[in-house]
Amino acid sequence: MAVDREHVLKEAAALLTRRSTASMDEIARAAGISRATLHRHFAGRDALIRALEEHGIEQLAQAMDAAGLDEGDAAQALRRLIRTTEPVAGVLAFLFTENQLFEGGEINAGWARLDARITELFRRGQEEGDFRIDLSSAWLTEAFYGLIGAGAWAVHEGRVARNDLNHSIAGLLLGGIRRSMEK
Amino acid sequence: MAVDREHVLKEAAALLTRRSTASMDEIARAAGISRATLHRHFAGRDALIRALEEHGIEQLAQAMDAAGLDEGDAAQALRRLIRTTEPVAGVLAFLFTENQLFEGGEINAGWARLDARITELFRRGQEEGDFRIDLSSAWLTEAFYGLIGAGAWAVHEGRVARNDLNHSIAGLLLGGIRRSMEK
Amino acid sequence: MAVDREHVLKEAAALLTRRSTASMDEIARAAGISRATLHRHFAGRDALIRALEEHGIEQLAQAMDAAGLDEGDAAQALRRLIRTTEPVAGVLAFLFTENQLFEGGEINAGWARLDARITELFRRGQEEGDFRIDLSSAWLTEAFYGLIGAGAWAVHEGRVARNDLNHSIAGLLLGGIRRSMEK
Amino acid sequence: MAVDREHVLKEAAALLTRRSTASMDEIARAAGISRATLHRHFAGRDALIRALEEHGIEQLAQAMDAAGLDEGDAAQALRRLIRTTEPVAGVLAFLFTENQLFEGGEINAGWARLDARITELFRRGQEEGDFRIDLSSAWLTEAFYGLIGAGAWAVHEGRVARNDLNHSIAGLLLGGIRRSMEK
DNA sequence: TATGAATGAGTCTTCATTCAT
DNA sequence: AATGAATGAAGACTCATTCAT
Repeated sequence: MAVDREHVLKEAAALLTRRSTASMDEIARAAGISRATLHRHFAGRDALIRALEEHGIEQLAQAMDAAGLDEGDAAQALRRLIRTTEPVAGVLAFLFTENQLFEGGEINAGWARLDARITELFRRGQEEGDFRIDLSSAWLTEAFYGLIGAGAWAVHEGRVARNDLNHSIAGLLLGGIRRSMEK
Repeated sequence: MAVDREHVLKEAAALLTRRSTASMDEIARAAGISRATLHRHFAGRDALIRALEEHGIEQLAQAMDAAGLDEGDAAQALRRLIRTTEPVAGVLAFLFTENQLFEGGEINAGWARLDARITELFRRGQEEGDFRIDLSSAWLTEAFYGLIGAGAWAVHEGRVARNDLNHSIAGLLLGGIRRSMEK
Repeated sequence: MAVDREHVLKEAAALLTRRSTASMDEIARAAGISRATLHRHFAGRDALIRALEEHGIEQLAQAMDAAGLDEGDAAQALRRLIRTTEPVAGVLAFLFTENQLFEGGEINAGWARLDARITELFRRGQEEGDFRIDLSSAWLTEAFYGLIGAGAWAVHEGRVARNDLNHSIAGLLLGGIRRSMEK
Repeated sequence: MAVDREHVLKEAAALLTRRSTASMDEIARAAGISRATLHRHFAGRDALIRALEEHGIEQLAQAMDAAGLDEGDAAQALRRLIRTTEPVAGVLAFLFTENQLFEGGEINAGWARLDARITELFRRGQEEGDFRIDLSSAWLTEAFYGLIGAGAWAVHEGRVARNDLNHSIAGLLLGGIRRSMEK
């Protein structure tokens, strides 16, 4: 019964998304293996988190690829990005919280590349005249993550229907709250 | 040298905002007292977190009071709320993360009252025709928290200037990213 | 080097009999294992005491079985009981002291069953005309424990020779201090 | 409101008799004073226990004086001793348990003097031909304490009526369990 | 390779005791 | 003299990690 890393990672992500403080023991049990075996797969807790991070980065990268950020107008690309990113939202939220902890520790460079791609999308929208330019693309990127996280949480808490999520996030992010004539 | 609860709470909030896993020892040292004394003030770690929660709730309530949510048009009230809430953002972010942990435990009822006030503001805006009605006020409330948190983090990370924060949040929340005629 | 519960229990009993306040650390060292391992075997100090109690109950039950309480005349059965109980006396004394502490907590039902067996022995002796009937069997049971405990202590303190113990307890319990004709 | 030592000692004895592990805080509260004040009266926990010991010794000595151990025949003197000792039984039981803890520590010499008086009583009974001589007076002394303790406990647990106690102890101690002609 | 068993390190908590008012 | 406040020392407990089978 070869228990592959992939399986363990998936279970770990699912568990940690719910209980960010889950112990190695809980994680091992969730993955159906013993603590010792978990340690054979991942040198330690840190290593596991790092692996999860790599995994999350990869998933987010795939979501971006799937969204086709460079195609069509920026607003449409953003909508697609929101849709493809949604499934990863939980893990992302966990990893962000976790990253806060590595106070001094340098953050995985992978994030920077992903951030850059999103930032680039916002910049393109600004250059093409679709997006306002008084909000920095760096802030928009941060806000994007914030709303994705808030959305995942709202669904989890039953405050927003899963089917409404894309519209809720995209609608707010693109158009804001205020009612306006042309929309 | 009477060290009052207030002081300890403030220091604890400041520290936990940065390192959410800070030990009781670290907290005690940050407050300039011994571990034992910290335990004299707060029966245990849980009690401390609870107290912090009460404090956070109170601070947020004061922020709302100061904002005068019922006065003027809803958009202006929201702007004021963002401004008065900003100083509390860090603690709020910590408490939200922490609340996720109390899986089964019921959440302090105080939050519900505060949520209701914010939700009410959004509803008023919708009723007065200022805010769009295709986004539920519950979601808007959640999004509000998400952006406040994202903003605090962005400032902390140096991606947004503290002085730009209010405009960044309010601008995005009210108007969205998309450029439009009347703005 | 599998250290089984049995071994740990035996060492714990031996130590606690001497120093009823021994710390988990001392107990662990006495058993030749680390504190953490001790905690792996017994969830906590309470659990350890409970296990010790079960063990003590079992030992006393075996002592009773070995004594054959129902056979022969009651006085002889009592003599046998004293002899077979003696080795357990130390642990019993410790557990009694400990039980006093569980003020509110209900006492392990096992004791009641054992008490009943001893009480029954005294009652039999009374019914068969061997034991006096002006002393309740409940009191005789209590007195039995008291003398067993006093005996263990007297030996421990060097006031009574181990070889004299059975005679000392049985002689006193059965015949009392006063010299009498027929004895 | 001059809180005298006497009062504190009495309360401490009463409390410790019930909960032998009561903390200084509990003791202080039982005596109606603050922990700090308790420490002003007794240098520390040890000092308090020592004082309690002195007090217990004194009480037992008075009980012996009141019993008039040298008067009349030994059996009658013993009956009187049991009666006068009974009120002190609880504290004595506590102090014995406590003494077990001072493993190496030398035991208060006062006890020795009291033990000697009791032992002397038994010896007198043996010399006068009233008490059997096959049980050492040292053991009888120990047994006396054991039965006094068992009696206090039996009353506390509701297994023996307070009014029956003297008869129960004296009857068993003097005559034993076995029915005999001349009694 | 997989795991039950064992453990070192670190955290929380309590208690007796001291200090400053 | 009395006490609220503060603390050092010590114990219980948990967890990530290693070892031996």
